[in-house]
Amino acid sequence: MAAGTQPTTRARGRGRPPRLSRERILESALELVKRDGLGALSMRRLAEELDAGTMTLYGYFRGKDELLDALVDVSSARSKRLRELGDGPWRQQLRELILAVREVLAEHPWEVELRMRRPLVSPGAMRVPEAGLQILQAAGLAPAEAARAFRTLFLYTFGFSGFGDPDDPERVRRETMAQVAPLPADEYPAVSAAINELAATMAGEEQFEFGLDLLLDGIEARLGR
Amino acid sequence: MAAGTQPTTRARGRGRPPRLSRERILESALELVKRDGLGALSMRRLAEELDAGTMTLYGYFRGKDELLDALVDVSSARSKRLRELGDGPWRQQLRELILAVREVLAEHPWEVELRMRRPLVSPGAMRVPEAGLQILQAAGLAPAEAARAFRTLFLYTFGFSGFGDPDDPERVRRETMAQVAPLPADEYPAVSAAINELAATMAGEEQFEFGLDLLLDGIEARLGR
DNA sequence: ACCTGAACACCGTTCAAGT
DNA sequence: ACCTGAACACCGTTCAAGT
Repeated sequence: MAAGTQPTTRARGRGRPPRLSRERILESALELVKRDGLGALSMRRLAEELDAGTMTLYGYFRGKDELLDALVDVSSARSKRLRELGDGPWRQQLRELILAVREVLAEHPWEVELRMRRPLVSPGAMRVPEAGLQILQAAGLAPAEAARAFRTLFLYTFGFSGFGDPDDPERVRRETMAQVAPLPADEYPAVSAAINELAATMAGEEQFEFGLDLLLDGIEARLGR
Repeated sequence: MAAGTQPTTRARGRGRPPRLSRERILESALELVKRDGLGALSMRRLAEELDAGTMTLYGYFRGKDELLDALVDVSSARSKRLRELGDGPWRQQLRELILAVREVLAEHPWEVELRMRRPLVSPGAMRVPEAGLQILQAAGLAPAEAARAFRTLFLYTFGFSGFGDPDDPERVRRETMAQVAPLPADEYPAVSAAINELAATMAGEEQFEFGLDLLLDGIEARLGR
């Protein structure tokens, strides 16, 4: 929200008041991305949607990268407030936290690619790790282990979401089966015998929750030591 | 390797023999991507590198997407042959398999983005799941559980690799610390107290192995039931 | 103080040729 | 049979102005 070059909103002194604002631009960008995908977001098209010259945007953002960073930022900030952490058992608290993260990424799949390209560490983005660390430390893990365990959950969630096809999970499964079916059974015995089971893992929240529970099992096993 | 439109290599009948081949084009593309990154790979630049007109490439590939698919395919196929699965304990076998996958992605980070964009199910790509399923079923998991567990390992590996910065892990850690340090300690107590531990999770193979071992612990816990 | 068109250096791909 | 330039519809961004 800082940076020197953009027009001031409260125009001190006189001169025309700005027609646009970072907020209004980001609003429009968010809408555009939601409607037509990340690939459709260009400076030119965004400006057109705002009835402005392309170069006007450069008065508010240094360039497209800065705009994209800000976009991730507002999108995360606006996401449904994380449910208050109840004081249930650590496992249930952590499970709900990660499911909330997953929910956000399912709703804004474009965030995955963007955040992998340029990892975000804005204050807002740190609320989730903060909550995760608190839960894991309260459960009994040392800080270093808690940090690594949380990071693992985080990476799994992004990995899943990066492959996730929100449009049509059923299609993904059908395509997988179609591509696995012709494989020679003697070279691929396990895969051939488990086509349906394999296809079922390619999309859908059941798979996400399986992996999440597997990780929670792993953490639980370490606590028991 | 099929598809109708490209020039035949063994030019049956007469006519000029083709100057290029899918193989030679992919070779050049691989080199270009390795040298300058995925963003630098354009049809125009690739053609120039091959001393050919841009449109010549369209005689060999229907378009850029098909070229990218083929690129992932040859790159995976060429990867160091997966170590023969010894007949050690399942945990060690699976660990080595996943580490081999990670090694490939660390060497070809651009594969992560491409494979997330268009999941690949070529015969070659199925060798890894085949091995994974075999190990997990031999260890005692039912097919459905084995498939889901393998998928979890796979997704975690891609998630890690998507965030992985092969250039300079140390820089990533320093940047994380710089961005976390100014956070108010009363709002972010756990994060503030564990800055170093948190930064350590942001890059590096130790973090990858921690997560991998955590998942293996989870699997082991399920086998014990 | 704020906005913007023209221009530059790029894209992928269609079309209609050239040899 | 194989190759390719021109053209079209796009990009992000710099520069030099316009009000």
